[in-house]
Amino acid sequence: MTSQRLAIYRYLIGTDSHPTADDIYQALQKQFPTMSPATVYKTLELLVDMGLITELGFGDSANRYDGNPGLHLNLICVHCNGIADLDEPLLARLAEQAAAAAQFEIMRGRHEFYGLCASCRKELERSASQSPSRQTAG
Amino acid sequence: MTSQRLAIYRYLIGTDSHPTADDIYQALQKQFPTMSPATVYKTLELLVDMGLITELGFGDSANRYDGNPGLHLNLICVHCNGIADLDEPLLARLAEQAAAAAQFEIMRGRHEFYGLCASCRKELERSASQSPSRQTAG
DNA sequence: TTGTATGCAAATTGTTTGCATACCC
DNA sequence: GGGTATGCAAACAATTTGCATACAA
Repeated sequence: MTSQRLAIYRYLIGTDSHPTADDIYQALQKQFPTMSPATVYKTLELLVDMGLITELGFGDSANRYDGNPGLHLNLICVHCNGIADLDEPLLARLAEQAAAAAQFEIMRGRHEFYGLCASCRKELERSASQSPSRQTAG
Repeated sequence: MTSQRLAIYRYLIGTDSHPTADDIYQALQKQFPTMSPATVYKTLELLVDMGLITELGFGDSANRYDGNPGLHLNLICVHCNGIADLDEPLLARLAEQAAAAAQFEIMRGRHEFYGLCASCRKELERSASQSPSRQTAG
């Protein structure tokens, strides 16, 4: 266990921003100016394998990482790209039922809803009322 | 709407194998020998945007696509990499609760459990009993 | 001292882009 | 006939790899 690994892990559990590997790399530049991206990637893989963190993969961009390894929902805003965690008791029951129904042995899960967060929703409503693009024009 | 697009869409809704873009490209080689990977990617993006298919993104390998656009679980076997769909009524309730709890407007979701499918589980149990790696060796 | 994590840079892979031609409507 | 999807190949970006050195135990 090295100080780089510890720092990466600490950074992840200390933030709720769900950073990308590069975000982490950037953030730790001050602390470890010589640290390479490869180290970040290797460490993240290690932590995922150990079950200490969760990987949130997106097809079209960089992976993001979640310091919370437990079963929870991720609410991902398609407008601001923010990710909020939400603990939802129903998830545990969902896991039970799925395991029973399919004889599946669950090791971990990933649960994401994509949509609009509260603040983006408000923002969009506001701008929509300011410029009503195509009301049945007169 | 072109025949390539139709073929890609048809292939996706006609299979439960959750193929990668390249799988689709390979599978349609006989039908469209001149089709390029770019066409597959462009079409998949289009279909995702239209809400007709779902993208299952993985950080460490190629994205896979799901012809089933509805709310359902994906049970992903970490041993054979198989993906099974599972309709689970609880998911709808989960979505409602999450939306209410976080004032979040859900557009779509992605729900994955990682673990061992039934057949891999049996297979592993069998091989484990054949070579009991480290029983209290007495 | 011994094993292993680091850091570097190049390689790999999945995916996207720009543009001319062919095709659908 | 007009617009647009296709196909090609090059560009791109995220991630992984190999290997010598530095570090932790």
